[in-house]
Amino acid sequence: MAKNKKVTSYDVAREAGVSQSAVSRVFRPGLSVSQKTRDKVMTTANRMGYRPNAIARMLITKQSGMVAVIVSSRANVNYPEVLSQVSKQLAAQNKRVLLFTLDDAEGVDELFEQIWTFQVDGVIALAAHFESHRLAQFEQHDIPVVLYNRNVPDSTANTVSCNHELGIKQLIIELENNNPKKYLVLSGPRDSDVANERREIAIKLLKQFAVEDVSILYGDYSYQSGRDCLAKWLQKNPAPDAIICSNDTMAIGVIDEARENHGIHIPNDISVVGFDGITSSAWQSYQITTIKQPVEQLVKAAVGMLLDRIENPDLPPEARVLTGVLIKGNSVKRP
Amino acid sequence: MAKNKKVTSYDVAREAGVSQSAVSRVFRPGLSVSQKTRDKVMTTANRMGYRPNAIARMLITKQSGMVAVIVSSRANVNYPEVLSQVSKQLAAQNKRVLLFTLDDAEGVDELFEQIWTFQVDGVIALAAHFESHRLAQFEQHDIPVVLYNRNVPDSTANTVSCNHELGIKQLIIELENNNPKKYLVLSGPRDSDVANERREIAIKLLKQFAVEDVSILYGDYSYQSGRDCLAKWLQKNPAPDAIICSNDTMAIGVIDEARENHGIHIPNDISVVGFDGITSSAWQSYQITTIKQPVEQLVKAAVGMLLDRIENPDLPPEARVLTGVLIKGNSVKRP
DNA sequence: TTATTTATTGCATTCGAAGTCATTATTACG
DNA sequence: CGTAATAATGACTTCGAATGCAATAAATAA
Repeated sequence: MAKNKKVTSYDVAREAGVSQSAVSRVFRPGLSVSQKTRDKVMTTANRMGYRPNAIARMLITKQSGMVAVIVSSRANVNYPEVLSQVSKQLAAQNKRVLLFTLDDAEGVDELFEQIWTFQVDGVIALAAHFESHRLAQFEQHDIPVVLYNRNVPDSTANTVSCNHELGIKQLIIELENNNPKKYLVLSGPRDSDVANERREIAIKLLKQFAVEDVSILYGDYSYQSGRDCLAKWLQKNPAPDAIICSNDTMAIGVIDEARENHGIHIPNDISVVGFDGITSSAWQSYQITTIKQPVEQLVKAAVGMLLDRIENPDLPPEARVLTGVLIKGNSVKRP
Repeated sequence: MAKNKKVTSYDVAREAGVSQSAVSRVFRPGLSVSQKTRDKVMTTANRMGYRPNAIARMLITKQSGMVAVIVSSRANVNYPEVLSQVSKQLAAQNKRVLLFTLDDAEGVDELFEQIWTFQVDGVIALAAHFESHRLAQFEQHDIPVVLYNRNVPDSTANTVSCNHELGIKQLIIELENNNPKKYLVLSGPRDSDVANERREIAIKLLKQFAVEDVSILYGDYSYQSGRDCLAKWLQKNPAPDAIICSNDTMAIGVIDEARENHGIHIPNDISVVGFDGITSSAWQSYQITTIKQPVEQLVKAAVGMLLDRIENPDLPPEARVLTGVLIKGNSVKRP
């Protein structure tokens, strides 16, 4: 079998006895071509196995049809769902996802180089932290960006996020039903913006609720860190009445540690709440009271926002905040 | 501030007083350029904010530097880890991931169109099922493909997979320690190749172990299906002694259902094993005995295989099978 | 039927970098 | 110092589709 070189529009044109322009026009929607040539071209194109070369098209139209999605390692557990939603919704608009994973701060320069190089039409950043000069760079390059799950105050960024304040308030109200005395706030890592936001909100709200005794612990969002933090705390301190965890995964760790190594009953001895509403938070063994992020709507908002700005680059920045859903599990003591 | 049009190699050339070729050469590694011009070009390029346009480069070099990663909705829970590994390892070889998500059988045609169109250098399919004529298409287009986590017998595909037979054998040996009489095999969905493979292997091996009493149930890999299958079974049948689940998620569902709604103690009353070694399988509340897939090595193998074939398209097909690790949890009764 | 409008078509150019090839600048060496 | 060998450089072409514009064909009006 002969090595099959790629079939170009010229090849099809020659075979079909038309010009290259004609072929091009057939494959672009909404252009003026007679039915006759259209059929002729389509037939030969199919016979020859011709597909337009997207690369060449990108070059001339200056639209890559690709959106860079940056996923940081900080991204929380429901990111596969987010990612798959993003991909699906962009595909519906005929855009593709060019995936970039970001390990640590290092490699960011490299990453940005790649992004300029690939001429993406837009960027969606999942839980990635960028300094403001990074955002400015996007602006300079005329590439619209949407930050998913981040709420940057006094910033001109486009963001989509869950209403943390409202969510955490709802959780605290649940907890307050039992009138707990001693609170523990289990924060995510200090270098995560979301973690910091959630922690500070919790602290602020607890103050508003006139709670006196609040201690802060720092985990790294992982199951093990949930366990470790609680274990370490209990070594030197009495058990708290309520624990506010910055995410569900740590809450699960806390619950397992409490039950297994300390004979503590959840929720009778300690009430625990999480955040995110990940799948496993609803599992029988945990049934965590948490705030479920409206992933689908968040993604819809993010994608919509991005596409709008690709269409019309002059739209002003916008911060869209969606409300999460309180899931009343079984990790908070009933009054 | 003036609208910044993109800076091209010509612009830099003009500014730096050299030819466009010179600029191009500076940005390609290993080409003959004097130190003087290199510096000159680099300086002006940086000053002007020039980045080579990858699209144009792709067009002329006929290498897109992109690898299509196809993720099917069937992909199991550890796919985020897989995906992030793939992205990372490809990035190390200066390749990018173009992500495609595949919902159902429908949309496959569309998907393939896109793949030809984007001129990707190669394809990695995660847990996606393709009919053999699809694979032939890739061959025709000279695009190397690696199937991740699939083992296609009598096929000429490049595959990377975990040794299911060995793994399941190890699990059965664990279970057999207690000499169970009644086995339940909880299979994944019938339209999943992996599920079918795991189920058939389990059945075959149980026969080899001279187990007489084996029943098969069909779930869909989800937590809920694990619960539902067990519940339905127990409505009409006595509890089995051992349950072989085709993945960890269903095993978790089984355990929760057994404990919660039937007062069954795991592992004393029923031994349960899973497969995959997902993170949550190790959580205190479950501690499933399972086979942990060597994700990093699998990905390394897949990526390596793909890159080799991009380099040298004439390499013969290869099936690489890696061995999983038996995790002895606490879901199998100790003899 | 002819004049006019409108729908199709092809020619030629463009996008931006890379690579070929011939030319010129350097260096090495006798 | 002259000549051969080598390195560096620029002019020009290429990749493949899209598009402005002019030319042509078809459709409509007069």
